[in-house]
Amino acid sequence: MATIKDLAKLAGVSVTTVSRVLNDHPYVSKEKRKLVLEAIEQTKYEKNVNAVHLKTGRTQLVGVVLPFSDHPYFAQLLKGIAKQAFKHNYKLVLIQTDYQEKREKEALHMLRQKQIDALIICSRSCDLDLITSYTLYGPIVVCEKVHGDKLSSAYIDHYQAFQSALAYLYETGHQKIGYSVSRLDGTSSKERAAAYRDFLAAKELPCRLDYVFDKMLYFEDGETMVTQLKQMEDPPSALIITNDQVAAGVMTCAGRVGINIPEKLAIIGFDDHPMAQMMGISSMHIPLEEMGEHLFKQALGKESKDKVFHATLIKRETV
Amino acid sequence: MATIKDLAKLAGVSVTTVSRVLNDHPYVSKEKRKLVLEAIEQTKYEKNVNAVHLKTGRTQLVGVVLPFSDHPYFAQLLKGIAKQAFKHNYKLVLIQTDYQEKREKEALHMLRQKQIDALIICSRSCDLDLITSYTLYGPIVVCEKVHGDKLSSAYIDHYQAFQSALAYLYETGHQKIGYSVSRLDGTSSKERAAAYRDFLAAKELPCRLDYVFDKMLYFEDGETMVTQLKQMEDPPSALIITNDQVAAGVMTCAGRVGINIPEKLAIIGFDDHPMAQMMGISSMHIPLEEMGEHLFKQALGKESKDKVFHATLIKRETV
DNA sequence: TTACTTGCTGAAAACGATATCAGGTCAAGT
DNA sequence: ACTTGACCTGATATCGTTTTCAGCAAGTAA
Repeated sequence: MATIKDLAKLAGVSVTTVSRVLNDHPYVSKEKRKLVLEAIEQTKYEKNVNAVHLKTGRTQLVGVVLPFSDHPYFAQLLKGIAKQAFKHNYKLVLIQTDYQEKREKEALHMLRQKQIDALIICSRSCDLDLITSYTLYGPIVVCEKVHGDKLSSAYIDHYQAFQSALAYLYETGHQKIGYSVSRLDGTSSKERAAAYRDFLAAKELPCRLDYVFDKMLYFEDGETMVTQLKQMEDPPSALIITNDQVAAGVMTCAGRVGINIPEKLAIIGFDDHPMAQMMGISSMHIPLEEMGEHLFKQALGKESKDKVFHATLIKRETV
Repeated sequence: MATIKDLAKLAGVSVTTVSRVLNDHPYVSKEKRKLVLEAIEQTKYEKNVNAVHLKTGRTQLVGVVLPFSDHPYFAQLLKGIAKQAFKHNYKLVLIQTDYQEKREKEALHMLRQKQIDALIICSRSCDLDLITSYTLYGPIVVCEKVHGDKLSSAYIDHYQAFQSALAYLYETGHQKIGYSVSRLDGTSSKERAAAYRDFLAAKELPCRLDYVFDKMLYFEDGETMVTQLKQMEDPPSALIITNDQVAAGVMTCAGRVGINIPEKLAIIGFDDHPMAQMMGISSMHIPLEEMGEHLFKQALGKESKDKVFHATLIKRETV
């Protein structure tokens, strides 16, 4: 494979000149530029980017940490990220963690090793301080509220989102409201829990721990949830559900066991996925793709350090 | 940031020795190894992998080309690929193409530039010959039957899969069978079309072009399909559907417009996604994750050049 | 005239690792 | 005593670029 040296020899110029042609530097005479271009053509020369990476210290690669890529939530986020990455001529390195800390650390390590120029962490299980300590090696963006100015962040105000969903259900007459999350110890779940607690306190409603459903993430989890609901003596009359997939699952199963929606059970999903639209599921719209785009721009340092996105309630037929 | 030279100076040894320690070469005395390790500890040294890449000519990176990462089919495939990648200490570079040739070419280009060690193409729109020509620069694996020995491939026998679905429907009394695909000019669609044509010919059934539905890929496309069915004077009595998502969409909408499944319309999905299981949709099981794992192993040259996977019919309640 | 810019050129020094090679010691085998 | 081979060491070349720097010619300003 031809190198820049071969080109130089072939064109009868120095490697510097070749490099200049390759990088569109202005100070090259027309004649020499032509010679070099011909040599490139002739040898079918291609840059060895690894040499460039070494020399420049950048790789045009951004790491994206996410627990699973097979979930619509992250897939949509990824779509936004990918869109901007493409626009800025960056490539993405996917780091699927399954929430294993070990793998998240691997991603941080890649940043330190200069294999990636920046890191976007869509959801974490690692300690935030640990992550922050790696900002020394490159920009890191996370999807949650952070204190301090080392990390950038773009995130949904889950507290606010949950509050408005709760308020809406309360307005429509519901007092026995439950909710589900994908993992109780996740950052967004904690915010949701806080909103829930504050809401109950404000309305002087009792706190029912059995109204909180954990590990609800996929469409098929909706079935589990319906089964559990069916077994309850005093089930909730309304549910704010992890996301639209689970909500769709609940909706699909509920009818089969005689739980009519919304009469017997009102539901609100999250994300406002096309699926929710089609099935008429009320949902909290989240600008996921937009958020993804923002995340990438932040990774490149082209955007403010901190950005909050707000969810908006889309009323359909399930409340 | 410390380099191998700094370590050498600090430990009072040569860079060669440091390199040997770093790479677990046996010929290093206990004392020197200890000195080097201490220096590493002290300086918090971290390898610059870009230098390694340049020197070794490999990057431990494999490119994965797929049209969309937000579809369960590809997400599952990706999961298998990621599993093996992790096992072999490789990272994946995601190249989302949206079926734009331009982007596929970019992926090929990365291989040529040595930014990735191998390329896995899950679905393409580029010309196969063009792709083949890039095998000169590294292993390429595709998901379809190929002739020649340049490319590796792992794929589903869609012809056989479609045949068995058709046979099953025919056995259960259906003569008016239609089907849907995601894009008519895709490789797998052509195989399906061939199976369909051959089946109709064998059974001496008429060919109905309006029984073929294009651009059906997502859950919400099921709604479009039901709308179209509803408008037909002589609709099919059975459908073999692109995948389980679309099938679920059809199932969800069909009831609303009075199309009972399976009485008025029998359906068979593809992929045997958990969703199909939950909703009781008959489906062609495809070992997607396994196939993904195989793809990766092929990319590393650790597996045969050619591997066919077979789909198996899972009978549930929609036929 | 001097001095200073602008345009162009190439030699050589990086970047930070690994690989090659030559040379050393020391014990075992003949 | 002499070879052989295992073990250990480090100088130096190398991977393929970009960057720095020095230099030259020609034009312009003072």
